[in-house]
Amino acid sequence: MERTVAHVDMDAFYASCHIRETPDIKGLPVIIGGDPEKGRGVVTTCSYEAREYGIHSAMPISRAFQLCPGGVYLRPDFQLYKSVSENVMGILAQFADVFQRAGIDEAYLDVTRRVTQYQTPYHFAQAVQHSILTHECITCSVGIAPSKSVAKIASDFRKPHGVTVVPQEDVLSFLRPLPVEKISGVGKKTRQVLNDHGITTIEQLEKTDVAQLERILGKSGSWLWVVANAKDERPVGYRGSVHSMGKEHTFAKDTKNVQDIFNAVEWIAERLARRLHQRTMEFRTVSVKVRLKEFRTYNRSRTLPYHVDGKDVIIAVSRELFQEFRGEYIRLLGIRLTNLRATKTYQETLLQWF
DNA sequence: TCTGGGGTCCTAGGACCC
DNA sequence: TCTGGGGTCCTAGGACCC
Repeated sequence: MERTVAHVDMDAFYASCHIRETPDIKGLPVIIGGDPEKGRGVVTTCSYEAREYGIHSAMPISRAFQLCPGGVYLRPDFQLYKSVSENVMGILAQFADVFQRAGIDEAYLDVTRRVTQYQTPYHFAQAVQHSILTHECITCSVGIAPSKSVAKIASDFRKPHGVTVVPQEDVLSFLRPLPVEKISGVGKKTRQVLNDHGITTIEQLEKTDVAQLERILGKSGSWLWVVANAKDERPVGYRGSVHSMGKEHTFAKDTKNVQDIFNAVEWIAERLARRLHQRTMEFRTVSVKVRLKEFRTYNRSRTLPYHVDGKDVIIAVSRELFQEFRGEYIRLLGIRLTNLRATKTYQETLLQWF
């Protein structure tokens, strides 16, 4: 059964949210991230004007500042992004037969039936863009294709504010010339491994033996073959519940001060316990993350015999796990809770009895 | 250049059980 | 003394995405 899937991706979402709130910075290079004066941060997002200076996400903020000292540097405001995102998702959901949020600023829409109400898929995409722009003052790019993976590549094809429609009969010719890293899931390392085997384009991926790809990249190798051969049939749908929650903190200056470290542990544990409580969840595993002076990173974890919640357990277990790193200069410290499950309420427990 | 913070998923080895 | 095969759980690390 042939499907029509749309992938909708907001353009420079965080930057667009700020520009919408403060219209006089429109047209300027806007950079969201850490404080450039204090260093130790990276660029989270930047406007397209900032990209012309060579600035991009994940670049150290200090480097961005060198490239564009006159830019507008702003701290992230997640409350703002969350509220704009909720509005945007609400609008998008109305355009879909089946809707799947895929992050704060993107979504997949199965529009197989819905799209037939429009003259062409292109008109449908324009209607989506128009609705988001008029209601939320944010531009987005849309990709339309027979599968999620191709729709995602397509939405990125003409950014910003672009529409790319890839009909079934054009999928292979659309994919073939593209470099492998256009596939979501292929980052620096995977690209290098593929390149080392002489594979640089999706066409080469398509024509390589699956077993060969599986040998060099494991499960993800065979997945890449599936994408390259246009055989991705994953349905658009809801994702499962949360599997982990964590919080980490990078110190302004590396520290080995026990008090500083314990304060940070307590602060993080408090916030995690609160989030856990808000979602009425409990955990069984505590993992601690430590990054030392030279960026060497370690994880230590402990699984408890049963599910628990509350900040005191988080603190007690974390402190023990951190013991190993006593006396080291610590750059970053984090705690993550996994093995989560919804807390059984008293009511439910009672019901089980009857 | 000097590297944030929120996540997901996969791999591999070891312990343990049958 | 030399010793299988399968399954599950836990731990640590790493790649990747937004």
